[in-house]
Amino acid sequence: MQQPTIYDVAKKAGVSIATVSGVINNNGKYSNKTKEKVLDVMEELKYYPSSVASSLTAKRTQTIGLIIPDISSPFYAEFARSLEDWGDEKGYSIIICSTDYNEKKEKKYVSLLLRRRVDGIIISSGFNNVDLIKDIIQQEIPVVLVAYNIDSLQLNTVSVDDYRGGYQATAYLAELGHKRIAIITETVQSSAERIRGYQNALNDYHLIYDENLLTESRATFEEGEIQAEKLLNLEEPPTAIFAFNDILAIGAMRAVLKRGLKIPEDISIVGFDNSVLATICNPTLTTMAQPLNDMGKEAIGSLISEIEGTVKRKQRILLLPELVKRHSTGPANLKSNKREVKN
Amino acid sequence: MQQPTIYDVAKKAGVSIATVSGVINNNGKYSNKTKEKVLDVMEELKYYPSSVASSLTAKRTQTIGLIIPDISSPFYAEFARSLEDWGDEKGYSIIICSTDYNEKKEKKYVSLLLRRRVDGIIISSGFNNVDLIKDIIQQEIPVVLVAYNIDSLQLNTVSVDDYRGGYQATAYLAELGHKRIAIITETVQSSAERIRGYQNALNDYHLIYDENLLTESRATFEEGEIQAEKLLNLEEPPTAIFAFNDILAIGAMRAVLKRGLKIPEDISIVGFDNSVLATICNPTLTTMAQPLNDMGKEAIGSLISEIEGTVKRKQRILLLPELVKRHSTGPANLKSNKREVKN
DNA sequence: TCTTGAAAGTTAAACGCTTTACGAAAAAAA
DNA sequence: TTTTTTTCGTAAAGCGTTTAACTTTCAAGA
Repeated sequence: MQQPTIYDVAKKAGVSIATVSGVINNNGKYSNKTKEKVLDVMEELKYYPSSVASSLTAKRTQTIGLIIPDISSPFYAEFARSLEDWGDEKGYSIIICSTDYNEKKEKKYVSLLLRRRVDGIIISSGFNNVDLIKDIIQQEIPVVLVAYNIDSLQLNTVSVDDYRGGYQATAYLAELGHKRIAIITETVQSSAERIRGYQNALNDYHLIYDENLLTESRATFEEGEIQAEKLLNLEEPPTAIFAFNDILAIGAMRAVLKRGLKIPEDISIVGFDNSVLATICNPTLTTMAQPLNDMGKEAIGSLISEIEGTVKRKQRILLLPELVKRHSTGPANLKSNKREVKN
Repeated sequence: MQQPTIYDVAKKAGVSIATVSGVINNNGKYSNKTKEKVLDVMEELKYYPSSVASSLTAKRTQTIGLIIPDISSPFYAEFARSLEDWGDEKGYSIIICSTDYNEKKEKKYVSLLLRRRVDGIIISSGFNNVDLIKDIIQQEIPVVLVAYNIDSLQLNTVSVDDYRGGYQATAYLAELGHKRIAIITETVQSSAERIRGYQNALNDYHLIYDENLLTESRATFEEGEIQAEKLLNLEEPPTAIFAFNDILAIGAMRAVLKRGLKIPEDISIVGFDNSVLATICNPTLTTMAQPLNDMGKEAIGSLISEIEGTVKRKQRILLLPELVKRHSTGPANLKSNKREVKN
């Protein structure tokens, strides 16, 4: 026999399929005797109820789509893991879609998830095509944005306080005596707030804001390295580099070490994310930790409350990043600051 | 209106639902005029065919289950990404299940995948409960094992040649002049063959096999560190450590560096996997690369050919690992070899 | 002119569940 | 005993597709 169906169970147990269904879903009103009988037969037949059939009637697939740039990147992998765990706890499975920042893939995957009738979709920063999100909303599929915000759309959102992240990292470097603090920003949305935090921190510590110290790049080791090289080649190079994610920070480290400079004696480096990479590199990386596990929990919670309609108002959840001090930062080496800072 | 169905499309296009279905799936025999009309209406209504409904009739979900220890671990994340890409190319989505080596989770997830009627399941090493695999087979769901073999079961398999991996890494160290080469094995199946390779290489290079140099542990940084410490505390410590995955290798590095020893001057270290970690740590890690992308491709290919019944015989695919030389290995420092080797 | 066959569609059943409305039997109340 | 509840179940419709079998139309061949 092929996979047994509810009919096989019903027949063998001598009851109707409604009864079997009722027992499976524990919809009260069946005698213990019947329940046991049914359960026994299910066991005996190795019957696994088909969730595709039940999804069809229940109009719920208990599945969530996750759209991220790349599951193989440690930060996203850790986030996905958190979602998997929290989702599982609530009875949801996750389908992961890696877009590589590519609009074609975005489109393909959105369409896929819609056809699969996922109950909700979690989209992280790095997603480009806003119109696709509108398509999702039009189909009345709940969406939660993570580390990502779209002003024109009213959506549930979970993010880290990027402004504070930018501010804290910068302030920390300033307190270590660094006067020329460079940043390597990422070409994603969260960068803007981090830059604002950076600028305000500079201001509060009476440091000048020098546009030459601001670079932007895609999140790869190579790009981080290239950008750091540019910074080091400046007439007045920075003594500290704040990279907007750990990958870029590690790329920057490479550039610094390649020149024979020491970290943190000559150059301090701060990353962002606190992915596993930060603990592996040498020296270990001081970085702004994103509370990934909490983000996962909130994202799932937010999404499910929208799916189940328990909360009507959209919510913006803002979590606090935290500075994790490791060995890539230290007091500024003042000798190398050729010129003094105005103000 | 809620999500439009095939009826809505049919009605608006003035055709039967069978026609709409036919056009969607490109089942010949419809005039261009009709096709266009239907396509237009689909577009206009933003109609996304429900794959849950079609799965019910077609008895295919176009979904593959992946069971691994932990998606947040770089090696598995990279592998999952490869599967995602190859699967997508063939029209399959992946549901990832992280078991944490925990039999309860294994059971839960197997049951989940069976209920979801996935078309096939890919199971990696680190899976413990063989009986569960039998349950899967009994349901006639194709299974492919990756880096994992179960003698009692005749299954499709994709692995790396662990024997050669163990041999090559050891031989490389031996050629660098190391006499006392320790190994930190992992508590998974693939270890056995790697150990055999290690032993044979020792033999071929006329080195003694010392049981004290063989340790075993779970794959965490901490465990790697602990095991390496033990090795370094030996009366005759090794001059080279070959760890059976990059995580363990990096843990070992920590222990070595913590003692003030230098890598590779005092101790050489070789890992296994060639995950992203190997390029991040400092010094960068010499490691046996597993051809993850090929493994993903072969696993998907093997699984799909079984799903579609194109290939009847089970196949064992064996891929070759490759030594990637980086900066964690160097010539043996002979001074530190107190005692000479017999033979 | 009549027959055949291909082309273009349609009808209706099936897929494996959930759920609503309803019925019979048993228990409780009168 | 009769009536009313409660308990335990069942029948049947519906979810949105696919598909096998069938019908209609029309051009071509005999």
